[in-house]
Amino acid sequence: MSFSKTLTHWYSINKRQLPWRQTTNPYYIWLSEIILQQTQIKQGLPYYEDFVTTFPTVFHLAKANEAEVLKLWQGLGYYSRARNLHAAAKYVVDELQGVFPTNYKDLLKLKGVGDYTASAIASICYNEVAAVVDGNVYRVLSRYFGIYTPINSSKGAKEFKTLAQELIDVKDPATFNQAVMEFGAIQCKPKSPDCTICPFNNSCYAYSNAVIGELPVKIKAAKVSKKYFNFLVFLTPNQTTVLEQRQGKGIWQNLYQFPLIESEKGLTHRQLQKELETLDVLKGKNFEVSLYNKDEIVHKLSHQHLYTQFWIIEVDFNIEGAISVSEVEDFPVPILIGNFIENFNF
DNA sequence: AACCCGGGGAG
DNA sequence: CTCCCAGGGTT
Repeated sequence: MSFSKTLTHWYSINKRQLPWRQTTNPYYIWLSEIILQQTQIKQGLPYYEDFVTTFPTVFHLAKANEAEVLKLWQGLGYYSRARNLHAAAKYVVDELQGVFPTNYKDLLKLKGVGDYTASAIASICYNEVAAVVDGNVYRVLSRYFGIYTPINSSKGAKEFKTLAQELIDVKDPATFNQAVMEFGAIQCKPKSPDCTICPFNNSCYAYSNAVIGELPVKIKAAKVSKKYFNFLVFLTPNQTTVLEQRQGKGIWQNLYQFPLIESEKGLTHRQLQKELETLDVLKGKNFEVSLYNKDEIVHKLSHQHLYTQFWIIEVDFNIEGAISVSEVEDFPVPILIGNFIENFNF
């Protein structure tokens, strides 16, 4: 039996029922694929439901404000996905009369759609023979064929893409693509897969040679850096506080936050007091500072750990541009801020 | 080719 | 703790 036949047979028996498997409408497939980038199904599923309900068509999505889209995305991470999603929706509506591109090459022109996503949509919606290569595919192929090329190298990317393109069932690329990924997610799991029930256990290189744990090979990432964040939660007499929109290129672009003082190390009450005295809003004014969280809240990202303190600053004057505390929860914020807002009783 | 971008869950 | 996730954009 061929690799493809064994795989798709396994898939026909073991696949999960998921909402985006009930359709080939490119809008829904695209939505699901963007949401599922670097995101597990369990985490992404509720967001998919929310987006489909709130924006039932690409026209609804295109018509929304970016902040609304970011708000719905809040907590999923990699917020450039949400910004690109919105931009691509506007592009499809404004330039393509609301009709999605119908092939790999044109799908690539959408913001946020790269090789993987274009291949997924082209194969699932239009039966184009375009092999997908994601984390699951890397794992399945590296183990089955015994490939030690690092998957996060350009050489590895090419090698696995070529191999997947050779293996794909040209008669049913949609099923093949989804089958490899589902197989990687359910059977050929990253850790301690049950190879005794695997349909490939008589031909898999890694199983035969007892090297499941060594594959796939990945180049180690650099060590995580530490950052120290001090958020300033102002409280004014008229029940307002200050939120700023993050500008520029970095993390959490276009999301909102409390005014931030970044420091080399965790600040003491005294050190923060000194910093505050240099701020224009507080110069020569009365204010009272208290630390909300005694222990630093550590927010862990892939490459940095954010040691965070929230400082409550009560002032006896009103601040221009401040917003009512009752509206705070309407703004899209990083989950680090969102958790604080939820716990803090304004 | 290297680096940046979140957050959650499994083991 | 460490590792992984149905990746893409920018430089």
